[in-house]
Amino acid sequence: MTLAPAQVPTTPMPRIAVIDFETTGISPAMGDRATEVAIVMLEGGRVVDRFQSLMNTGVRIPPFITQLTGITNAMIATAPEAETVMAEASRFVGDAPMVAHNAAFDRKFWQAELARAGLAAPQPFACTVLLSRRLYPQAPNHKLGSLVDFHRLPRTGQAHRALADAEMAAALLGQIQHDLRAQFGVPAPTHELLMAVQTCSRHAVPARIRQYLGASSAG
DNA sequence: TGCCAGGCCCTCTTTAGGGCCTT
Repeated sequence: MTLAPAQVPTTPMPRIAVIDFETTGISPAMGDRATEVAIVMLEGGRVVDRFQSLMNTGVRIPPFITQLTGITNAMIATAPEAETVMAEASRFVGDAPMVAHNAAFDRKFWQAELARAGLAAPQPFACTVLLSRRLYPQAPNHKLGSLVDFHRLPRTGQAHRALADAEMAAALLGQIQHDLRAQFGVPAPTHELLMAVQTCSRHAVPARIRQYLGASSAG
């Protein structure tokens, strides 16, 4: 896919893993499980690798979820076991910090599915919903598809499938990083900066970025 | 079968309520 805009940062940027889950529902605590996971690996705002797999947890998919995602019980019946997929996903991500659209949701499933596989989930999560609320208050809403349209980013694949949604979230992250460079003079918007921006109030964003840049240059 | 949870954010707020966002 093409990330817009294609501006080359002045300093090398570490990897960021953008993740999206499709699931049987919204709450792992209520018994919901992942049905598909996709991860887009970014380096310097560019896609350098992708991971995608359906996964079989043995939990049936409700009809309205199949209607939403197109993922059927027949599809996951022949998919690899969830523990196998999550182990591969964990190796793929490594120690890269992570980003998701409404990260609270994907973080819950990342942690729950890795825990079932006996694996740790130490990665910090930044959230493109929180970042968009702070940076784009003029957007009509902050759904992933609406923000993609708002920024005129490319749509690739079928919405509500993991890889297509991860690609769109990655494109949105690329837009956010571009705007942080263009509007706030951040030479290389790191995951640490994203976390700093998303945890301050909307009106405190410029001051928070100045504070971060000052601390970075002093350190 | 089912519309479940939970953190965030705005306002008709702060001793609260309700909408957003994810599947």
